[in-house]
Amino acid sequence: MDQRQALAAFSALSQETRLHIIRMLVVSGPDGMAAGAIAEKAEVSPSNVSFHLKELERSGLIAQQRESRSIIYTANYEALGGLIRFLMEDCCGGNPEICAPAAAVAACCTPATKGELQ
Amino acid sequence: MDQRQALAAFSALSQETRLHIIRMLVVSGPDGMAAGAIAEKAEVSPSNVSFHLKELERSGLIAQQRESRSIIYTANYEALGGLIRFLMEDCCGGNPEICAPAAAVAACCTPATKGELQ
DNA sequence: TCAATGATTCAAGGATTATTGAAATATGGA
DNA sequence: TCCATATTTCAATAATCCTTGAATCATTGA
Repeated sequence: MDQRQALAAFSALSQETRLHIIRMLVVSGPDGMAAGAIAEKAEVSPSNVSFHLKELERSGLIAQQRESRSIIYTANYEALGGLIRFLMEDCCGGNPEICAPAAAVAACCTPATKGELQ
Repeated sequence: MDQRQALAAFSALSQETRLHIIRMLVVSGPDGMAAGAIAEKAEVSPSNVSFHLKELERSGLIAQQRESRSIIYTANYEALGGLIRFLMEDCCGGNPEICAPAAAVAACCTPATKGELQ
């Protein structure tokens, strides 16, 4: 993730509806959600959700794929991880005072997955 | 860090000049930098840097303090750490696939500081 | 007090982004 | 083919953000 992508990602996440959508897609995992389902759950109009989904896709944080009549959106885990990494490394220079709280979170979610990641 | 603050922080970081400023302030540490020095190094006009500094301060990512004629700006390490934490926990639900790359960064910057943090 | 320095504020303009509803596109089934 | 469903695109408007230069404010030293 370079600065250009990071700027786009920050921009994408700086809007309430879009942050909400990202959250829903992370929770829904690899199955993702159809545009209509996202619109319904986020309580926004179809055309408005379409606008924000396009914005999120442009930033690389989500991906789409057609499934019959629906278009399924999924979170791009790699991009989200890359953004966190950018924030810690490139932006904050790996500064321990900044990264320590993040390390605490990482410590409490990664041990349980030992072996689950290749 | 709640969602409101996170949205403000993402918005603050989504602008090239401001991201540049944050980087400089993280590097400059607790000494911070005067507004004029920031403007010079970032190559923007005084009034423009003032606009972006106000925006960054509003988001809580930096703080200011007057020092004689100068106004010194410093990065708010706690807020930056809080934002990374928000991204990992609240936004991404501590999802291991997303947090793993961040954990790798954390692992390579925190051991060296053992004991340096209270 | 006066001038110089460092910085902010303000107003105007331009640029980008968000919202809305209507129209268009794509897919699948009768 | 025709219709219904799922979604996007488009145009218009509203809202927000960025930039610029002139004016203002705060501090210091002569």
